[in-house]
Amino acid sequence: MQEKVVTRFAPSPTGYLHVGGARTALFNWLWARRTGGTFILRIEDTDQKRNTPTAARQVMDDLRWLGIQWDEGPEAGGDNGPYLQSQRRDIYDKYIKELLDRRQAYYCFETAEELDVLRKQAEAQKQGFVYRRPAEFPGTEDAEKARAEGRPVTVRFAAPHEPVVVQDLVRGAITFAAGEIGDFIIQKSDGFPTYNFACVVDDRLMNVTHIIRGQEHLNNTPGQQALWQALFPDAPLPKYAHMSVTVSDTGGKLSKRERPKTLRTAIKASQEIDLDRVAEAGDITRGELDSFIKGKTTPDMPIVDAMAQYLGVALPEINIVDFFKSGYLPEAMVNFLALLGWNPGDNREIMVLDELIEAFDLGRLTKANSLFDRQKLLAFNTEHARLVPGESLLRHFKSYLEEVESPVAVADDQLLSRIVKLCEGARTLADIERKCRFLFLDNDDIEYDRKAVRKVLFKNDGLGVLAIVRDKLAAMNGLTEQAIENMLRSLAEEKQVGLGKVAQPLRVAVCGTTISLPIFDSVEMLGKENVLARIENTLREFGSHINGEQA
RNA sequence: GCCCCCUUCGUCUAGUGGCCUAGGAUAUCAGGUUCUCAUCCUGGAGACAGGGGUUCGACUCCCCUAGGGGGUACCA
Repeated sequence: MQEKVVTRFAPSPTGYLHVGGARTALFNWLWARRTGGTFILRIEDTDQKRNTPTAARQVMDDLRWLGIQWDEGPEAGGDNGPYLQSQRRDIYDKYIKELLDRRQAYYCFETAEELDVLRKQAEAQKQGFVYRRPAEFPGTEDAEKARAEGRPVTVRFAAPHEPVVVQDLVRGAITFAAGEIGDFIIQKSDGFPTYNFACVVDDRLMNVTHIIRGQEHLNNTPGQQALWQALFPDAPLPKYAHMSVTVSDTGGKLSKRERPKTLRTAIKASQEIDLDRVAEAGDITRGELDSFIKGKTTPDMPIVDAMAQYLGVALPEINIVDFFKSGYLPEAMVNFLALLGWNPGDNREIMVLDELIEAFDLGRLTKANSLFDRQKLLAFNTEHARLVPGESLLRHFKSYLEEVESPVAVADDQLLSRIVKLCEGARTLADIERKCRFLFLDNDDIEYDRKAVRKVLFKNDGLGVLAIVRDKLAAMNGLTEQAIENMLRSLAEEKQVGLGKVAQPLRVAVCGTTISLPIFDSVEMLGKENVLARIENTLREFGSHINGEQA
């Protein structure tokens, strides 16, 4: 009988979930769903220095936003827990001891600096560095003694001296020559296991059948495979699938460092900014900011975000939550991510979750790295915004409004639903928000876009037209969308101009910009009183400038 | 330096030796629809990294070169 498929996503909780991690999670999840198997979330928090307390929580939120549910893991439970590696220390210790007893592992006491010297020597001789195994393995007493002397004590795996062949589902058989796998460390001097050890133990104990991960792990695989065989000689090896890597369209590897980098460049590029205010916006000291600008340190993401927002600098989206904040739909993200390094084999591209699950196949992963193309993501988002059911779009829009703290968030469902319908064809939720925001501002808070004012109000007698429109609106008693359209169209006809010539001045008067919902609906929703007040404000604000501008 | 992986339009990709006059999507360009922003419609241009083999025949198989990526940690 075919064994049940078990896959896992094993992030280290060092920050937000980024697109690369999300894609790995997605592929593992899709394969589990496709085969009716189990998808596990395991948190690899074995590095005391790098873990941040909120990261695991954030990663889980982001996975949920994408619609990726784990069957076993934190908050979901399961028979093979705990799912935090920091809580599995006794398990790892037991296997380390086993290996030590069987002389398949041994203690060593070099400091990091000493190892560094050895590495440099190897490179100078144009050799790859391999740790030289001692003829005699130190005993437990030696370890105790070294510890007492203050030397670091680590444990290394005595890797077999033979070629290792990794069977990869994407790349076929990959041979590593004998001696290529060094005796890597499996237990650090702080007593925690290393990644290469913990993941092997856990994959076995959690019955993982398929390891789907980025190709940056390909070189770890022979070591892990050898370790598996030493630890669990009777268990069949898991199947490996090493996916291509996703690289950035802004050049180089797609990395979370891109955001701080973009911010730093922006700060350096602009001369006249008040650095003290910038530091204040990020709630850091001036010294910390200077250190960041010099490239010495990198503040946490929320600080970077806050400073970027203060400066009005758009940072490239890297983390899943960035895309949420930019108004992308999870349906589009998942669809787009799935197509980075995989395709269904026919010409389909726009697919919903069920279609992805039905079509997904590990045999169709592509080998070459792919570039993360935001333009294409945008096209996917536009497509999905049209495709998702109305209620879903409304739900997405509401959580987006909350996330970005938009003034639009106060609107009720009925109003929002009408707005969303009027925005068919919008590319992102941010576009929808931008088009309807003016409805939720006070009449006196409208900010006028300078270009719009110049182009629409100061040219073609825009202000004059606006005054006529005001009078016509004032004379109407029912301000329905239809009545407004009729009025504007007949005015345009009367004046022998296009509808735009009469509609645009009105739009700028009520919105401050040339971008909004359809103008007829806008006026109806705002109501006569507000519209007239805004027109008056506009005429008052710009009426006196008219001669100066035309001169 | 050493090890591993990869290479089709700008980008994501289809292609498993003859179906390829290399298909789709996106981006781009031209035109059209439209009250703004978008959307939408029609059409165009655009790729097998280079060199050797193997074969009647190579985008497809092999070798070399070049280029790209990854690893080389008491990170994962």
